[in-house]
Amino acid sequence: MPAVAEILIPLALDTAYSYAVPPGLTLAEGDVVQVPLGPRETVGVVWGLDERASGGNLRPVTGRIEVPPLSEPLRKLVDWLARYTLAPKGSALAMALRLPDEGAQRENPRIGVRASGRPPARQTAARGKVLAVASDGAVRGKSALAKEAGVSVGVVDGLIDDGALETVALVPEPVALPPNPDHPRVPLSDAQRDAAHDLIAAPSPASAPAEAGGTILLEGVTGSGKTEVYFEAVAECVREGRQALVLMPEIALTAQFLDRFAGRFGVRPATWHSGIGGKRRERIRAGVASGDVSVVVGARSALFLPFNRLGLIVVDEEHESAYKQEDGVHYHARDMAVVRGRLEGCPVVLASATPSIESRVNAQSGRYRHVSLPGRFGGRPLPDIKAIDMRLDKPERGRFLSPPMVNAVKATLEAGEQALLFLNRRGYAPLTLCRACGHRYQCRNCSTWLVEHRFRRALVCHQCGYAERKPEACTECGAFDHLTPCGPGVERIAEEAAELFPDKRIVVLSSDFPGGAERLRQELETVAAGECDIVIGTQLVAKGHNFPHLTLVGVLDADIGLTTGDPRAAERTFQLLQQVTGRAGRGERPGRALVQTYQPDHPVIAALLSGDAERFYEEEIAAREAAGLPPFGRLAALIVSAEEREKAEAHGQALARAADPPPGVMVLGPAEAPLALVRGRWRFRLLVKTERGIDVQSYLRDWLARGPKPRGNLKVAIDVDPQSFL
DNA sequence: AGCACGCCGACT
DNA sequence: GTCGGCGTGCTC
Repeated sequence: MPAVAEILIPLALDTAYSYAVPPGLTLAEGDVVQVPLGPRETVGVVWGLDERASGGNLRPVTGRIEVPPLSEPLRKLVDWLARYTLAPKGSALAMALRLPDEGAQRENPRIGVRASGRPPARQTAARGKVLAVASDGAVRGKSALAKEAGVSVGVVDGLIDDGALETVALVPEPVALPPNPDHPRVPLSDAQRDAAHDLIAAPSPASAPAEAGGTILLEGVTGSGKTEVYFEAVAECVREGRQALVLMPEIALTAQFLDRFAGRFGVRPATWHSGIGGKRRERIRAGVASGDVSVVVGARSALFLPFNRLGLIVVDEEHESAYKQEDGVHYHARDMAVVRGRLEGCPVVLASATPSIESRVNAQSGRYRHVSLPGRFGGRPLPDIKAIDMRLDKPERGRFLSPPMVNAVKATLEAGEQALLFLNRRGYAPLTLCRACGHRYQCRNCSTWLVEHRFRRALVCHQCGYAERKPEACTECGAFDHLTPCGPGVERIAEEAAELFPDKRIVVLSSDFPGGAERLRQELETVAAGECDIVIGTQLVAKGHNFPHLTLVGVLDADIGLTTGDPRAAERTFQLLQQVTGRAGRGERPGRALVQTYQPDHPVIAALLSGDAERFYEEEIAAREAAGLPPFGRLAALIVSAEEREKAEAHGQALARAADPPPGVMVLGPAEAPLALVRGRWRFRLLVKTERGIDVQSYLRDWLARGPKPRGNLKVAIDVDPQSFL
């Protein structure tokens, strides 16, 4: 009488399937197994076992797969995530499994070569050099040997074909060497030491009151040395023989950061991100599961790695929206980190110079502990921030840099320093208008204006990616020479800067950077090295990379983003401007920032200018309270197909009518009309205000079940503080 | 995820 | 008349 195993399969299935456990096979919960599913075999994970039940009429489990089993906390995380995001359990499991794509992209098959002892059939000068180097019989990498001999790899290949060199499979280099927590380092400042002590003294989960939890908000301005502080917590964790995970937004996962890690721990850490594939992926997973890898630095998917003795999770730049996964299973990695920390019984450190409102609220209410780093490391002054009131200091017609801004750039360049002009607008001009007939170029799918990209000679929709060639004459009235670009984008600012400073080196940094991500990364390095005078950049320059030669940051339109109607508009703008102005003066020389604005009295701008972040948070939290908006708690629903706008709107309204919230839940939407087409689906947003203890998920399930269901295409993304449901 | 079934448009 | 588009449903 075989036992029954409940097997969860990593497909869009919400329930585990029952299989018989064949005699002779011993299974434990968490084991990875192969099972028959319909006509084929699939992997699955043992989610439950019933030793006494009879699986007589069930199909049997095929066998166990030799990969590390999923620990209980990780299985609980999968269950939790599925329930929380309304995703099928199997889809949540898929994120924790992600087995290596069989044979897809192999790790660069490292082969070494050594002298075989046989003389080459033909001898040349280049071949002689190679054989002289190889004559010691040692095994070298192909390119290493070629380099050492001062010839090209072709010569080495030729000698392999000839038989004078033989190839040997090299043992792959380990995914990461063990970090040394006691590697010699620059001593911490007093403030840093105090903060580090605070982190390490995090109450152990057993002794912590359930309410306080083990989550700590580590706040400190750009340059205050947060990284060094949480490195101490990582070091302490490693000393105790436990593992640490450092999560970063993918864009911040730079060589610069890994070098800083190496400076503290002697070696670079194991890294995990979407670009790591094939065999390397599996080796890291195995190393993490066995405990050989003690520290992982990774993007959000690293959250689902099979750590077996996790002792710490750090979420760096916790306010970053890149932590939100918006396709497949929708989740917020910062929140899931908090959940995993709770399930693993380990502390979670959320680090940011500009925390999200929800983390601030959680710190204020005592749910998170709050550790602050006052000022910058080494007593360096924060940049002096001044406004340029654009109503008084107007640029010339058709120009966008006001006279004080031009003077400041000039002075900075004369001092041999670097200046950054920040404008969060890609392309050349955000709107194209025909001055003959008044026609404005608009996206045919969305309601947005098409942005001119002069480099590409195209008009592009920044919502859906639609692009058309920029016409020679107006497509409406046929007039030549009347199409006028309105407003600035970074390309246009670069044009203006080039006219003002013709002999200076100017670089435009945006996600449109020609040559792709790798070239962009290189360009960031050269800017950091000071090989450029004026940087013109979008929000991309506000994140990750440090530019030590930068002493002036000029914000060209601080008001962009304040009027978008997004409930997080103020928060986002403040964070962005605070980060970008904080880039100034992080090297030897002090920095300053100039902010062009039409609204110097706007709360966000005023708080930025006063350097008083506290004031911003107080005002913003109060403003949301007054508007009946939650400090956090947003739900998003993705609905319906392309040409069916009317149907989609009808669905939206039907959903709104179906709303009948229980006490403690307030539905504030569908707040917006369909926003955009995202790969053939309309994107809606719903706002839901909750009180603690209300289970929004169950409520939403009911709500959606009662309403007319949009033909199976509904997806709900949830971005609510998970602590409410723990 | 795959795979089958089924219902409407455009073709040798 | 069929070929084939993908929308829907099912897999223990």
